Amino acid sequence: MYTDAVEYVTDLEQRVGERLGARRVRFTDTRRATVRVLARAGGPRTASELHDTLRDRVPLSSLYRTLTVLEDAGVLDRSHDAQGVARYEPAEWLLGHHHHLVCVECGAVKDIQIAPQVETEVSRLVERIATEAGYTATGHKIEVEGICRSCAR
Amino acid sequence: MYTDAVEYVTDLEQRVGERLGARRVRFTDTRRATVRVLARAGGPRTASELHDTLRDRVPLSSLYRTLTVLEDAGVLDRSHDAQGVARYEPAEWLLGHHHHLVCVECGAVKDIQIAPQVETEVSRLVERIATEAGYTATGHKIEVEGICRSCAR
DNA sequence: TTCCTTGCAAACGATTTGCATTGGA
DNA sequence: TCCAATGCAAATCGTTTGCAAGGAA
Repeated sequence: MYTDAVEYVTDLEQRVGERLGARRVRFTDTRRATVRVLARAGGPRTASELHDTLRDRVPLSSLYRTLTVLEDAGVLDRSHDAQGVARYEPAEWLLGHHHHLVCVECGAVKDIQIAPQVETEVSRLVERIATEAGYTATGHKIEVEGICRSCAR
Repeated sequence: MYTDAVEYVTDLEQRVGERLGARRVRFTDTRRATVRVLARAGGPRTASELHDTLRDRVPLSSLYRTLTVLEDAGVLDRSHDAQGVARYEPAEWLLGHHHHLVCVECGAVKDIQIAPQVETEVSRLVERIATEAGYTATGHKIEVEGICRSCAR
């Protein structure tokens, strides 16, 4: 059984729509376009990168507002790259648990999956470490650093 | 055998001094004070937090320049917190390989160690993942997220 | 009508930089 | 003496916000 990208994205949009509906947040064209671009991106994107893609359609300030609304609604996750610039991607409940592979040269970020057994072990470990430090563990992030193909040559 | 904190810090400062000397970068009072504060901090600190500590001694702009010089010299590592604000700490070759425990409520960051056997496994895994994605692995970061004691109550 | 959303411009906060001055080797 | 380091003020850059206009319910 094979789920192609388009169908996957459609399903994702539908789930986003449901969540927004439940929260009385409108799923406007701009919001939909933003989610769609991010769903296809394969890694977190900056506001400026999104602005390049959505070009004339959306002024930067509106894009920022869109991103904030979607983040507050739990639709997007925000992280920060090596330069401290915000990067957005569909939230974990939409994309599934995953991590980031970062090129230390050019900063490109790509989503990656990690073997479930290792995830399990990391979770267990993380739990213990947090407890020892007096924290209640709520999650973890693994960032793999490397040099991508184009920077390597 | 027990190495106390002061001696440890002194040793760290000495190693920093050697590195800076080799690179013809002066180890001025401000730079020394900055390294000293960070060596004792137990986690990465923002420029503003450092400025609070070094108060009158150093204007913010000079502190930023100091941080940049030390980072360029490989003495400090820079990361970014959940708000995207830069945080500095002594580089890995000074502090040893470690990770961060972050409070998702207040943003406090604390250094943590991870069991060597898990580190080994993670490194191996990371290596493989990077290779599969066409990257050359250069390192990794694990960030443990939790709620600290004071935010929990 | 009543909110929510959008655009534009101005404001913000973190960080950087130009320039004149100071300080060390 | 001479280049590096510093202080201050102004500039930058990513991001946020006030306010008036446009749209959907």
